[in-house]
Amino acid sequence: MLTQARSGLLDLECPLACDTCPLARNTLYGPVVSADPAQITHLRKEIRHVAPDKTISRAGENSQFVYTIELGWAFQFRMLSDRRRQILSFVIPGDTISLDILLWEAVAAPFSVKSMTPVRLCVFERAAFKAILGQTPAQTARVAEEAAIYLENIYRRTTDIGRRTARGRLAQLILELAARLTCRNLGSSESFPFPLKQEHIADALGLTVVYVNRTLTNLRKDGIIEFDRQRMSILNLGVLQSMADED
Amino acid sequence: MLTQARSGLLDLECPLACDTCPLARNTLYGPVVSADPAQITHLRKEIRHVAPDKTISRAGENSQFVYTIELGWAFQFRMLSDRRRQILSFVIPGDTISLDILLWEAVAAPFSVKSMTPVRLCVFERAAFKAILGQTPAQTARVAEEAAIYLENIYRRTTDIGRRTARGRLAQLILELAARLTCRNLGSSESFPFPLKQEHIADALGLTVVYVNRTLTNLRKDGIIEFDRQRMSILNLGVLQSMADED
DNA sequence: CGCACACTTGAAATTCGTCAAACCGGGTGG
DNA sequence: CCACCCGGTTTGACGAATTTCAAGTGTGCG
Repeated sequence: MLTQARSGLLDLECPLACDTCPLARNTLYGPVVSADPAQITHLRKEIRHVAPDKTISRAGENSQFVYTIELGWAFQFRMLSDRRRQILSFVIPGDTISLDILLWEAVAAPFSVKSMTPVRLCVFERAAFKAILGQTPAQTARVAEEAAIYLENIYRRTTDIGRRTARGRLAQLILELAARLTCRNLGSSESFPFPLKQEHIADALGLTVVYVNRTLTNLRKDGIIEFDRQRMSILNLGVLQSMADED
Repeated sequence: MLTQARSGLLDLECPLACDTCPLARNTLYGPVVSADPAQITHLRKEIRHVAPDKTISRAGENSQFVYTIELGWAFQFRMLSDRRRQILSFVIPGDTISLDILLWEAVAAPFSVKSMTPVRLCVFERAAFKAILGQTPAQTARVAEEAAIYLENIYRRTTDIGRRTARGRLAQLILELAARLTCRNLGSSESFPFPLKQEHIADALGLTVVYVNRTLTNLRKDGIIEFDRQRMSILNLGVLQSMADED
């Protein structure tokens, strides 16, 4: 299933039409897809394949394109001069990279974006993309809703890093991903795909890999979660939630 | 100069017209003010006075109003269940509360806003406010620019909290405020108003008051800065900048 | 088979937090 | 005018969370 994406840039299969894409109705432009799938499919310039750990866009640059992730995971991040890294958010299938893009007109991007897994991107020109987002009241509302979720997640993460212990941050992250993936029909709060290396978790939560490992190991030993590089399972949702709230 | 604002809610002076307001051209709607000051003045519903340490808007609520700060400082924040607090950004004269408001249509606010000093707010109805922001290309560009600055500051702060030491965070905060106040003609990189309590600094940077105090005291002893509750002075900008970059 | 790369574990070092007390300037009431 | 409060700042001693350094373990892949 994932294997053809792994083949890199040479995948020549017939482009997926938005009306057969199981994700399309959950994207930023879902209402337009529902009303007129062909419109989006036609607007899409191309489908781009990206290998794991490749840069999709770079801080300081000003791309004329907007991307929707159709398959795979990516992340937004900033680097400090001495290679320290802060991951600002994870990008999952159905997400648009990124909401702020709507605002950047001729503005330098405040972060870079990199793939974590093999990724398939639907590419749009920004001006055309923005044009469809205001087409109907439903579409406008959808943009507002999506933007609000994105910002709330950013603010919550900031608050977590500033004011919560390692356990609390981990719990919040796991619950955030469970919720977002559930919305996209890509998982449930019992179990969902989890391609993050512990290094990604560390860089997202403002911790070190070593400490992430210890904390994660504790959660596993306590029977709260179960995981590997493919999948995260929540064994005791109640405890995880109260940990997210209190720690 | 500041004394009439200190009088609290009873200030009955004639409402300031936008074309005589020294800040108006530096606001989000600066281009419209430049083209037609009367339009904004007329649109403004009222000028509201807020005493220090009062709630301006509350997380989870969905106000129909948008505010521009005409005088005084405020801050955006989130609270955890056990009274821990994270300040997400400081709001200075000329700022609009808040950019995200443009997106919240019927969405719950992701943070609360509180005054730090006596504050004077220009109050607008959201729908009318949004309408003027798209009037001209220059106005649209201004919104994009302002939003980009806001978001960049949010992302930088998150990165600071996650990946920088206390000294680095402090240096970044001081430089951010110096830059923003300079843009509004409210200060310079040598000296600017600084009404923050050390508790605000701590809650913004993810530190404790005690540790903020120690770090601040070090910077003062090293001759890098000088401050009290009214004013911050940068004595050695070069060192402060390299500290912001490296720590 | 063996090299990479990720994950794991241990012990020591640091940064930062907690608790507690002292200080300090400004306002208020006697 | 002075004593007393009060909120905010400052300092000290101690403790906890997290980092750093260093060395293993495991595993997929060439």
